[in-house]
Amino acid sequence: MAANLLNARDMALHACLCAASRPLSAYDLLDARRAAEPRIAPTAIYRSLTKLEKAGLVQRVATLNAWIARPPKLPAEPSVLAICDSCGAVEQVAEAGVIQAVTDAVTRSGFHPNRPVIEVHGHCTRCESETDPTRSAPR
Amino acid sequence: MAANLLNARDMALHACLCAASRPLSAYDLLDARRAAEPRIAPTAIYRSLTKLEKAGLVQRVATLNAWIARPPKLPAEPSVLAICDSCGAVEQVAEAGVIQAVTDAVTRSGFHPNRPVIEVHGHCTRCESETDPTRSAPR
DNA sequence: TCATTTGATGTTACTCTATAACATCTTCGG
DNA sequence: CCGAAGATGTTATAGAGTAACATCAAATGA
Repeated sequence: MAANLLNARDMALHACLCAASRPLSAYDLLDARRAAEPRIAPTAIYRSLTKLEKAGLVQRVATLNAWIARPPKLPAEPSVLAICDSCGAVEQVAEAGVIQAVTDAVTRSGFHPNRPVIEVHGHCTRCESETDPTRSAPR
Repeated sequence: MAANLLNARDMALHACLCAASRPLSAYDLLDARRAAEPRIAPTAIYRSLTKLEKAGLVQRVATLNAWIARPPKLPAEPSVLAICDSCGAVEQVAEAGVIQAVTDAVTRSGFHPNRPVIEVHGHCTRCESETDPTRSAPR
């Protein structure tokens, strides 16, 4: 049945995200792919991203409406994202203990957790040392 | 200078959010206010929400693109949100220790945290016991 | 072989979220 | 009164995501 295997386009989008130093929006990816596929539409991008997400190769950044590639080292599990509001870089922090602490906390109040989203905005080491107050923090 | 005091419209939006059992989008609020202010525009809603957010009276739910009122008891600090993907209800869990654990984790990797966003999707006690698998989890 | 089914992909159009840009009004200090 | 500065109104548009339906391609079975 051909199954849900990744095709050339999926891999191309993943490569774009891997090459980027910052999260890319679905429309950034759309623009990037137009060179090779002039008629590609948003729907196709989102379908690829959904596939890649299920495969654990990409992760959505909820607070940026954007997408990042996941380091192949990390397991296909949620990770804590540290998002620099100056340079836009996102670091994926593998802190299983912290994620466990979060799900434990909501479980304690009777909730049944399923999908934790943990994103911390701030400044990365380099930007913090530069202390550039001209940029403002996005949503 | 009139300052950044809350006006009648701000309070009306806050009241809408307090009365709602689920997060409301900016456009839900727009529709709700149109009865009283037929010509109100999205810009005005977002300006009010920004003011209310600064005042600690409302909080944005990043994974839902929606807004909730903050319980007056909680300090004007970030809270952990437990979001039920069945009924849509959002519980604000006051777990300062967990938030501290998250910021500590990213600090350990050299990051300078500023604004943590912690949202856990899953099912509330009631919906979990009903176990309704017909609904699917939104983004 | 050919029809049928089924899932993937293409295509169009749209909804929803959010903000830019500029006009107008208001308030206050002089 | 006059002008500056902030708040608010208004218009238009950008950006994110999806619904609905057409089309295609591979597998299956008569």
